[in-house]
Amino acid sequence: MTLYQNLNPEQLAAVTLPHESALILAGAGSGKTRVLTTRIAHLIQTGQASSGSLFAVTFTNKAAKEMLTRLTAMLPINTRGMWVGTFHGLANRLLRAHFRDAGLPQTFQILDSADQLGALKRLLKTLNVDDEKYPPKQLQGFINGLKDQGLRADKIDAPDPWTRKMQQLYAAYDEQCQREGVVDFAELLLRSYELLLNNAPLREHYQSRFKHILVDEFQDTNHLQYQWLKLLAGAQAAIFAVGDDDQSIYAFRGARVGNMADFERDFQVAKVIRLEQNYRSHGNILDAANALIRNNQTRLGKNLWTSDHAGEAIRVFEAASDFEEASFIVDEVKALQREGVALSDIALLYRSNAQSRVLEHALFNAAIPYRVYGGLRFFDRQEIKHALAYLRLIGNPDDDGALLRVINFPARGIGARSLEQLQDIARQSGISLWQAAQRKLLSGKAGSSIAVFTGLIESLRSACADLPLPEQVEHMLAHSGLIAHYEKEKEGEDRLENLNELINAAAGFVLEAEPETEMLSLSPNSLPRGERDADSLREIHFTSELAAFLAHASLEAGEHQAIAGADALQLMTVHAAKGLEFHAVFICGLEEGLFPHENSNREKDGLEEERRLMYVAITRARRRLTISFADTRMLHGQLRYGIASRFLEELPPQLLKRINRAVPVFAVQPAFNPKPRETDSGWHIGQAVSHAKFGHGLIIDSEGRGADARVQVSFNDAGVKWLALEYAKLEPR
DNA sequence: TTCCAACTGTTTTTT
DNA sequence: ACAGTTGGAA
Repeated sequence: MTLYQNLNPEQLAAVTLPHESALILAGAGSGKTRVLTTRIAHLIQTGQASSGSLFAVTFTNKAAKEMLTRLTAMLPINTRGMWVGTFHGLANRLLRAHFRDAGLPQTFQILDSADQLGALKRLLKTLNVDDEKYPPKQLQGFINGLKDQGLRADKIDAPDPWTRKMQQLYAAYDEQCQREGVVDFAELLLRSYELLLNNAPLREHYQSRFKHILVDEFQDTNHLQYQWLKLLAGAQAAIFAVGDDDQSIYAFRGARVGNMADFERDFQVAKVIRLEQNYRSHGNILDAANALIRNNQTRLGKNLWTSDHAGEAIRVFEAASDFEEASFIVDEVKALQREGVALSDIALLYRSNAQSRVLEHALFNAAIPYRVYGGLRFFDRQEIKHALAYLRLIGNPDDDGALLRVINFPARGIGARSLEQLQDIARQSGISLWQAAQRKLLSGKAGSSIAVFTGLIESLRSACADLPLPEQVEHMLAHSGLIAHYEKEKEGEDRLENLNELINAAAGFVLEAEPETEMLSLSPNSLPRGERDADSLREIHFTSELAAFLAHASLEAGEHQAIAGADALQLMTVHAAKGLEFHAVFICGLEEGLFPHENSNREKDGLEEERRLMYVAITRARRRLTISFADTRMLHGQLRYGIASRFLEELPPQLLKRINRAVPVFAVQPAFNPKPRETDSGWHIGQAVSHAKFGHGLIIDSEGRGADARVQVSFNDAGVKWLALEYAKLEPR
């Protein structure tokens, strides 16, 4: 049968396992996703499962999407209504369907990390807590760490006064969120876990429904996610878990590899299936990866092999500086291009984002197109955050975080003083800022600017009630003053474009079919349909569509950046590269302190995680792997001397080839390239000029065009200055 | 309210 | 080095 064609014996065994819980230890490049999707197809095709009894969970939206795409290619099934998604996405779905039972408002909103941090800062302020003694970031880590373990504030041991205070703040934060109708990422999971735990009819309903639970990247699950899965799996359910302990690189955010061993025990896994044949890399690359990872003590044990030949040696380059490292990589990339390798099939991997700058600079000067992954995401942009805050207020005016973001943006004369008054009222009466504003209006003491703001939100709210989603967004943008504000701002064009893109995103967003509407009647305290009049039904529809769109914005923040464009070199951190593969891979910055990172030895088993990270990096390469390190590097504005990473020494020397450049080191150009370059204004970089007041100098940079054009001039005596070409009388010399 | 200078904290990151 | 934030002055 075509479904099973080209599967190796282990893959076939995994795909056709009987109905029992199973653990598949799938090495890098061993066809993990293929096994997972073929297993689903197998279950459906043999009649063991209907699409409604399947529950498949991944970590990233990308992986979930990939699974659905492959599945529809294999089987003619309707994936709508199937429970396939990320942990957070599925938890969100559960909570939306049972918001009453979960104790949430229907329009509850999701806080991303930045929103959460903002909420915590606000909390500390209202409680008058010293944020130097209790840093918001630390509090955030404290709370999320505990939630990831399934622990509420009242369930923790606080042996010392400091921890007791943190515990108090945790409780206060949860109260604040509840009051405002918002949940953070960890709360999505914890809340849905508690929902199932405390609501027996609901739990039993889902337990009897989901007979087949499939989990991708199982090594990345945290304690709570595992508990969640255990709760969801009823007596007749089988969990099909796929993972690779050697690729566990998220311990720092709570991932617990120990879940794999617990799973074997808790679910009486009869035998673990190992997928060890690699279909991706040449032999030398695999041998290097295997040799490296053997240095880790805590492993389940696994050795990748390939029937492919050894291939090229792994290239190792020692650079005098980070600049030289970058220029070496540029040369190598050009050579690969000449060999006919597409730029999109070449990856430049680094340990930390800060390293990309030097590389980008060199690539830019060499005119090599490149794309950096993991930069600022679409939904993280300031203007988008502002727009979303208005939308959130339309859905739920009690959302203090959203209100604070836009109450004076664009500026409408509500300063710190009036805000403080509002916050006082809110604190004293335990109400939201929105309610405080209304109370103040009633008492007749509010400034007119506050009336303008509440009036604006009210009018947006009523205007949007009758509009389809994209027009709600459009209306909000036009009437909130956001568009007008960015039209005035001189560099606001990009922002306006992004705001327009938000309308497109809304137009492209289709409300997911609610397969669980019938479940609403299960909850005893849900409102019977008869009690809702037509108006409130319509209202509920518009708010829930909006709420779903906003949830989508929080949960899939990264998806919008993936615009497939022209052929470009791929730059990303090693973390971001997991799951991807390339013809050629460069791993740079292989220095002690950088990779492994110096902070890693502070954490327990930190070094082993760094080694797994290096293992992930190596196994991304299909054919050519180049590793480089630099003797000196600029770090935090200081020159640092480095030595080669211990990981280099853990690679078998016979697999390595030290290479030297054809170009002598002294020929390497420094960062500044003095070659003349035309600016938009007709002046060019490197041009000698003179100025009536500052004397002679050289143009070293330029920006803007037309009336805004400016050039940066390095004067012999007067130093470096930016000059507006419209005013400064520059003379060519 | 707005602007600029001083200060700070810089591992990885998805949701 | 550098970006983001905060505090004080205008």
